[in-house]
Amino acid sequence: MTIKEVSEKYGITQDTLRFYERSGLIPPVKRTAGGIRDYGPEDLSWVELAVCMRSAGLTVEAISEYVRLSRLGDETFPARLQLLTKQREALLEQKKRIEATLDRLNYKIARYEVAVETGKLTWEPEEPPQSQNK
Amino acid sequence: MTIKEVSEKYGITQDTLRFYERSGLIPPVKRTAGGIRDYGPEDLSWVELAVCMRSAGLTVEAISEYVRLSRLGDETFPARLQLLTKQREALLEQKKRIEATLDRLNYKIARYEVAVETGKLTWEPEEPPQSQNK
DNA sequence: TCTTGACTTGGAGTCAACTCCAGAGACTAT
DNA sequence: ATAGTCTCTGGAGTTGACTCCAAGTCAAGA
Repeated sequence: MTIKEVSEKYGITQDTLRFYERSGLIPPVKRTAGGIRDYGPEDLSWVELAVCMRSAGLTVEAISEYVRLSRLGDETFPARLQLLTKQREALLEQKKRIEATLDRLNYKIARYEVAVETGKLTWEPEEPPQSQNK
Repeated sequence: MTIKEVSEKYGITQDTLRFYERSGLIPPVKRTAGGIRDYGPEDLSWVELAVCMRSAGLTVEAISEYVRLSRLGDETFPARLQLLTKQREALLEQKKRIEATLDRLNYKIARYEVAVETGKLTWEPEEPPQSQNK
């Protein structure tokens, strides 16, 4: 699979794919005799992993460290486990922050829906809802 | 309230508070006769809003546009509603991406917990779980 | 009043994550 | 075999969001 096809498949640019490889976010990709990248199934699954992790906000550094450890062999299982656990923790926290912000947005949106109808905002212009859900 | 107190209260630096004000992420803060910032309750609630929205990943541009509209008066209710709705959409999508990534992390973590015990990874080294939850 | 420390501004610097570019080599259809 | 299109590399440039700095102002205690 050419870099063009891969970039289209995953919705990232060719430059980004090369950048990911240079940064160690994915291991070196197989090449043709002429030196052109030829992504195989294994390469693709690394790309897919990288795209997924990046889309959630993991840093390039964290992902490339995981890839580095993976290529080092079985002795790095504990290190990899620790890394993944830490990243999960970070994502759970980010998810909480997003949920808290969604609560506030929902509250504000509800008020503005009324405001657009009636022409005026209810209560004070700024006042958080102190949500307590979950 | 001084800028130092506010920065401690919300866990951001004084420089960031000044940057937020310069960028229009919060409206201009009240000043003392000598030109020193003196945050009142209203200022604080803007700061709180900005910190919350930023922590969820809204851009400085989006938040400052909301603040700009807010200071323009009642005719901007529809524009504000539209802006908030769009940001909510973006956050819901980001939340989904995080949840998908959490699924993968959980899958991998479970495998590594076994691997650390047994000394070997089960199944193929790379293979997504194809989660289908929710 | 003097000193010490917090606060001010405008502007420059940093960092992560791309994004773009030039010049050269590879492949494809005629 | 030549035009036209991809792809390559190394390196420079961009963007967003801070972060730091210098030089000066302000304020509270001895």
